[in-house]
Amino acid sequence: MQVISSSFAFEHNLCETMPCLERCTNQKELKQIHARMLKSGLMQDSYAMKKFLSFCISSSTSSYAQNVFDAFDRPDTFLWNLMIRGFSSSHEPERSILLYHRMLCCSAPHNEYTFPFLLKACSNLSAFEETKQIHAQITKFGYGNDVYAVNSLINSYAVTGNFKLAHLLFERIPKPDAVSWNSVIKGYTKAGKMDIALTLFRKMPEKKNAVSWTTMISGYVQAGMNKEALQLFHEMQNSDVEPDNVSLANALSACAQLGALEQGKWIHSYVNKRRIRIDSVLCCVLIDMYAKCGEMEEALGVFKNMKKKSVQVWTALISGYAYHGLGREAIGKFMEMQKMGVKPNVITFTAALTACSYAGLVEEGKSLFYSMERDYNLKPTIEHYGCMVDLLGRAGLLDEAKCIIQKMPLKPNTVIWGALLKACQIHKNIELGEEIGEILIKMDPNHGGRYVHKAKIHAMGKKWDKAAETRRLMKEKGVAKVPGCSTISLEGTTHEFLAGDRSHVEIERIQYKWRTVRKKLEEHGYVPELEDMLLLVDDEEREAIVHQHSEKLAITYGLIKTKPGTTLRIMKNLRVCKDCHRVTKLISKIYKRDIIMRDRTRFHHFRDGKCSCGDYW
DNA sequence: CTAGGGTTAG
Repeated sequence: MQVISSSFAFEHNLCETMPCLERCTNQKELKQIHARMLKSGLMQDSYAMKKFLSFCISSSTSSYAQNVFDAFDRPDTFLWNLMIRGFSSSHEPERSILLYHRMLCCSAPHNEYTFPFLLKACSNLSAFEETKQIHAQITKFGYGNDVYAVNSLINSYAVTGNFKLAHLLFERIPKPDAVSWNSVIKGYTKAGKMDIALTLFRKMPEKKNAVSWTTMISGYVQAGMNKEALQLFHEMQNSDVEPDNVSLANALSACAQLGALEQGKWIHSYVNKRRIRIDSVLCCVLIDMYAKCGEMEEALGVFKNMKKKSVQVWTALISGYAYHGLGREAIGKFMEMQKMGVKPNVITFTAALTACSYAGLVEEGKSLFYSMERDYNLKPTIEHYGCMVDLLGRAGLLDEAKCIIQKMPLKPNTVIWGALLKACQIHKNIELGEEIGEILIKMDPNHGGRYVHKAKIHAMGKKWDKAAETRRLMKEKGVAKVPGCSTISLEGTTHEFLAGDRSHVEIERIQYKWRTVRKKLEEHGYVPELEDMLLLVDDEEREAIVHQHSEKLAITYGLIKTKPGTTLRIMKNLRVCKDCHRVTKLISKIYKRDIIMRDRTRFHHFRDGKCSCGDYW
């Protein structure tokens, strides 16, 4: 091999080759660049080598990187570290650990950089045993006082769920820095111990940085404490730390969960005003926030403005269409994404299948499901089987749904059985439903909803004794049903209503208004639909309860508080019952209101007496 | 060199 000695030629080659690497999109091009580098002697240059290897690893051609590296005679510590770092955040972090093992075998020297990279791999693998072993190595080789090594250890223990070990190490640091604090806090948030995390966060003597704030905010989001997350985000804005794209993405997740459109919009405009770069993650959460707040048009706008759309961005939009029952649009985007050369992943399939299921597109769903393994080499997961059972079950194809469960290579979970049970309820298959109800209670004895569903299916079959027995069992176990709760946002404030709750300050006015509304409904032929209220024997009692359902209170309040024609936005924690669905359709017609209701799983857009779900939910 | 981030079935 001819080595070019002139430094000019060398620089020249470097400048020519590197941009090619940046643009390189496939293995063939990569090989060409490799060949060129070999020929021009660039492989001797540590900068070029580093660039080349990093690229190979990051573009999931890591086996190629491994081969190139293996061809090296005596890699120096820098190169070993580079490889360990590269693999630590690849899709195969275990390769970092294997490399370190090889290092030990050939007694290649490590340095203080080696262990933080190695521990990054452990964190990404959530590997506790390996973390402990590396901990021993760190102590043995005398890096026990290196703040980088110790901080990495704290972090690895934190993400593997060992907050006690993380805290122990933290307390032994003479002068913990912000990274030490943030890592130990992470340990508590990861374990769901938000109170301890907050105490530590408040005690931080170091200046809190954006990571500190975001660690807490994301901890709250993961714990489902979205209100607390937004409260802290608010506090962050009053501090001297500017929120960056990661903090904003977390705050937006909280908005999405809460359906807090106004706050979400505010964050979006903040992003635009501050010219914060919308990367793939931020784009995903913006789409998700608008979709979960009922604004598909806005979601689509964000999507269209994004230049380089990752598979996750496409998936976020497809999921959005799914919640809104827009199956055709979802499939359209699924096709379009492939035309653009983006490959769907397993989550994309879950989203697309959900869309088919909610929209009743049975044939489309089936063909998507069968294409997964055949055309995309993706093995269906339990989620996909869940979608299929739901798709077939809803459509009344109970035998086919059962067949899927019998044939699938995975153990059915409560979601699978739950989907089939729901199908039994819709299509009144009492016998099968009772059987599944029993299975679900066995799998989930402390879940109140399981008893309610089983009692319901007994009642549907007029087996009152069995229904009463199930209810008695539920009482005995002391498991309660989650109470229905609806919220309506009016001018940025959220009003909450619980089923049968009389604590609202304007409850008298609401009750009065409801009586008028009800009269109007009756003039339009409304008769209370009590099918979902099978647990009570007395019709009057059933009626009284159904009329205090939280969504009715929220809508009534909305009618009082807004100008005619204003769209009402309601959110509910459970699925909407048949009677409420019917009533809402009628109200949308009689009062000429658009009503957008987000239920536990999906959206209902009511307009002029019809609902976007086509009564298929 | 170490710390914070995404889309998913009911």
